[in-house]
Amino acid sequence: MRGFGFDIAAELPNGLGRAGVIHTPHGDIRTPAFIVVATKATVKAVLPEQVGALGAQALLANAYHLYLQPGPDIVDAAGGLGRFMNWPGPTFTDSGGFQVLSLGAGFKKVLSMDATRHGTEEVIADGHDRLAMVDDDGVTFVSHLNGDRHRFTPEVSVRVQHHLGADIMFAFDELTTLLNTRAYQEESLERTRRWAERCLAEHARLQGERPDRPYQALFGVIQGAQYEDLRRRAARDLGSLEAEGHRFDGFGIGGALEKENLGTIVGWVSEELPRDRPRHLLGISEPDDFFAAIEKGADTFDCVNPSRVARNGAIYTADGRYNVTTAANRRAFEPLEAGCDCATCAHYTRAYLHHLFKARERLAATLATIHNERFTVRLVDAIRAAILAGDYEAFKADFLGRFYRRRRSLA
RNA sequence: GGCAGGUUGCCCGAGUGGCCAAAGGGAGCGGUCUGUAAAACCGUCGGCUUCGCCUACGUAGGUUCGAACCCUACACCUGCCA
Repeated sequence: MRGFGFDIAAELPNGLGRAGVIHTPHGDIRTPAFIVVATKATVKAVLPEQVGALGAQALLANAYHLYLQPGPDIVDAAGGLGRFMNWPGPTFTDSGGFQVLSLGAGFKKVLSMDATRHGTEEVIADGHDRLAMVDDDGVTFVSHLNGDRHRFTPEVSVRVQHHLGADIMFAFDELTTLLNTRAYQEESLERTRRWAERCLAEHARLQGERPDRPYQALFGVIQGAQYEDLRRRAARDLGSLEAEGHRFDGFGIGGALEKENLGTIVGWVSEELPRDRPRHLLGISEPDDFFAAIEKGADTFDCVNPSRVARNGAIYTADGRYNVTTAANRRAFEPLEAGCDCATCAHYTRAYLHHLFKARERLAATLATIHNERFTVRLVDAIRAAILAGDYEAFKADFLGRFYRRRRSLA
């Protein structure tokens, strides 16, 4: 069995951005890399074979969702997440930390990246009808599936993730919104730090209990919202944390990130974290965000955006994003994106996709998702290639200049 | 032939004297989506020279200060009876 490790192959002149390779028991991940999201052990609407064919190096599933359904024991008995879903490559699982927010304070609310512009009441939940409630020891969830009560603690999350058997798992953390008070951010950060310690300890214990199994890496998650001192403190704390001879194998960067200072925050964190361990930026995939984060030291990403947006008819291209559902595409007998090398663009037209979406045919989601995921994976691959080739800045200027230029020829 | 019911905006369908350019749904048109409660959600949806005006609720006429709503005739549709 191969173990876990990270090698840096090239660095940007700023000493933060880099290209490298993450080694896992199920194969290598060349970084920077976009990790395709498969929340419930499936990339919605797409076969794993197709996901592999579009160039995805690894998939990320969610511990909370798989815990509720089908249950960690089932996935374990199936031989782990990869075997269960027929994905031979590396896998990640998220801890369920995001659901503390999305089912809790962000319940039924617009959780915008630029939430500050939307006004408080839109984002802060009412409290009584939320599905998740945080306390210092953990989180009580009401299942969104059937109303059952469930309790997640750091130990439960790590245990669930050990059953799921992904190569890389994340510590259980609490997300905050940009609208929480500074005092709450500090309180939450401290809670997340203590949870990180408990995750590491439980991880060490379980690893010792089952030495026969392939090593599962555990990443600590850096919170701290938009505050420099909190972000740096969190990175230093988790970077140096040790429990029973174990330390974090890598780090997630999560939480409330305003688009405008996303790169800045990643930079603060990268400066404090050990250089020899990989950094995963959670939940990010817009083209400009990739550049901003990668040049500041982010190595991997995951995001629902390419697939979610695809299911609703939005298509990414080098010239920007457009909706295929628009009437202008009714007779557009051309690929979704000129020159795209994805399986969809090889055989299907905008007009056909337009028709499938209008007819509410499921194939629309499949074909659009294949394209958007390919677009996203290919972009990050190209960034890696540019770093390795030493022409990152030129590639960045080219790509962003074209992607964000307004183009009325876009249909 | 008789009796009863019906005819509303692109479609379905509420509305029975003023608060009705007319509920609701669908279609159409446009948009949103960043560790997935998403095959979701939002906006718009008669026309115009848009604080108002015009045209509209089968057709024609009437009652009324005022009609999609009441009356008369006609046309078409549906059910029951012969």
